[in-house]
Amino acid sequence: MTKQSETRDLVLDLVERLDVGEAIPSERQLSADLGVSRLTVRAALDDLAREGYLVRRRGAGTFVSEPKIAQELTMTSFTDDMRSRGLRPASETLELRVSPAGARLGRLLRVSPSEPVLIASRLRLADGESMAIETVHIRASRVPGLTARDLEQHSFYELLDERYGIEIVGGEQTIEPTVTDEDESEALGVPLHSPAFRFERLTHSQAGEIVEFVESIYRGDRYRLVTALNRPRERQRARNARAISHDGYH
Amino acid sequence: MTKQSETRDLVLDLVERLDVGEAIPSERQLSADLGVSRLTVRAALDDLAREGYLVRRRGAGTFVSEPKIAQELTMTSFTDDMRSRGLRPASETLELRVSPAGARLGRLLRVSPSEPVLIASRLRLADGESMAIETVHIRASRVPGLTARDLEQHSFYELLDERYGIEIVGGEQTIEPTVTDEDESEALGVPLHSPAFRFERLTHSQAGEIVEFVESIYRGDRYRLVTALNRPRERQRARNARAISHDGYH
DNA sequence: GACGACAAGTGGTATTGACCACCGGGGGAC
DNA sequence: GTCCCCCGGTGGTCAATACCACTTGTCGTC
Repeated sequence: MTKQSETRDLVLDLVERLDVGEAIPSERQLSADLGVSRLTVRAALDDLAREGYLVRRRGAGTFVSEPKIAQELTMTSFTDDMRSRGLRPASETLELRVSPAGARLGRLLRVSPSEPVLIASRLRLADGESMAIETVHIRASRVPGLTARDLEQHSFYELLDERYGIEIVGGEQTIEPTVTDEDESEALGVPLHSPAFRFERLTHSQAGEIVEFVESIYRGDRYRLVTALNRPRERQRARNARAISHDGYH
Repeated sequence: MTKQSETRDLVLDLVERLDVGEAIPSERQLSADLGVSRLTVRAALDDLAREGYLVRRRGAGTFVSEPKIAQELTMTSFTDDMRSRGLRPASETLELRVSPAGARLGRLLRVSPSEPVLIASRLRLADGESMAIETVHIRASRVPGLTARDLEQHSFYELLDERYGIEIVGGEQTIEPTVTDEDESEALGVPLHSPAFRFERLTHSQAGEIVEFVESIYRGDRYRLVTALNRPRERQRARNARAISHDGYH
């Protein structure tokens, strides 16, 4: 839409056609070729550099960087996550029921404890083998007519978006280590008390409303998190800046 | 140093003195007050917005946002990590020895298998109670004269930087769930086979050299990861862009 | 042939000026 | 008194320009 995002996409196409380490045209060159200001080019390149596609070297040029590893955890669905790991995703519904939220779930979803909540538990498969158990909790009135068949044939987030007009834009996730209990072990086909991840995810829509609470158990022997680490930014501020200033910001 | 970073820090000071939801001065106002161009102000605010300190509302203003939760994993030391969680960090050296790297460690650190490597195992405490076991592996010639006392009195990363002139700028970390073995259970004071995180971290310096390999076992009952989730960016590019273009990027 | 100074080109920073879409409140119409 | 419109101010985008610090390759000197 904007020139900046157009530039970004054009450069991204270019990047994908070049090898790692190759230089892309200079900012001034791109600016002239694409008919946009250098500022616009820089903003686009800033974006791509921040996302790890490009590395800049002052005085030398801008180069295609090595394929990044996931820098931050994003709001990816199981389906997309597995595909990006080169695995074929599938799903089996273990349970699909509606029941009152109760105290804990009501608090998490910000609904009354008596509010009917849909609870859908699915076994997640990767390349035909069990990978995780995922249990979605969502206010039942948000997803009228949802069936087990729907869940097995579509990505839940796509369903929410396309059928129910709910677009998820963010969330918060806690991760802790655990071991599988009897039920989980049986469903996943692993020994009792196998190491596993427990994810708890609370997602919200554009309007800031809580949409769903998801609890997942991932097999520790098949799933690991890999992240890039960056050095945190330092403040670099004067130690006594606050003591000196007392009215405003100067 | 640069006006942009000065502006950033000044606004950050201001942000910390305001309440959540309050508006900061407009970009044009800040620009006039600080004597810098609006673009410079914008770049600084972009930074702070990206880091979660500010939220912008077009047509309305820029506001102090709710305290962010960690959006991405950063290269923080145990010391800083605990402090940010409001806990008092401490450390006990369990083992400090030098031995040949061997095949696996040599490959990880990119040194010869016969190269002497310093292996330092420390029990990490938070508020006086065990939190983790951290084992650092580093080429011995990088840190001549390092003692157990050093490790207990200083942050290892500070030592590397200040005494040995090695600055760590990034790394890669894998996280998996596990259970504690006999030794770990005894050192941590938890029951055998308690759930725990295993972190494996490989860090590198500015020059891109591998600096150290760190293996950590964190108590699952005391430590959890909390992250914000963002919706991944979409490409928004024409499906057949590559098919059409064949010479360059237009 | 080896070394070093120089120049061209690169990314990094900053300024000024302009227009747009959007939000919100105040003032007018009713 | 209530409603609605409009308009000032806000962030979002973009252009043209300038100077700096740095890299790198070349050309000259020795």
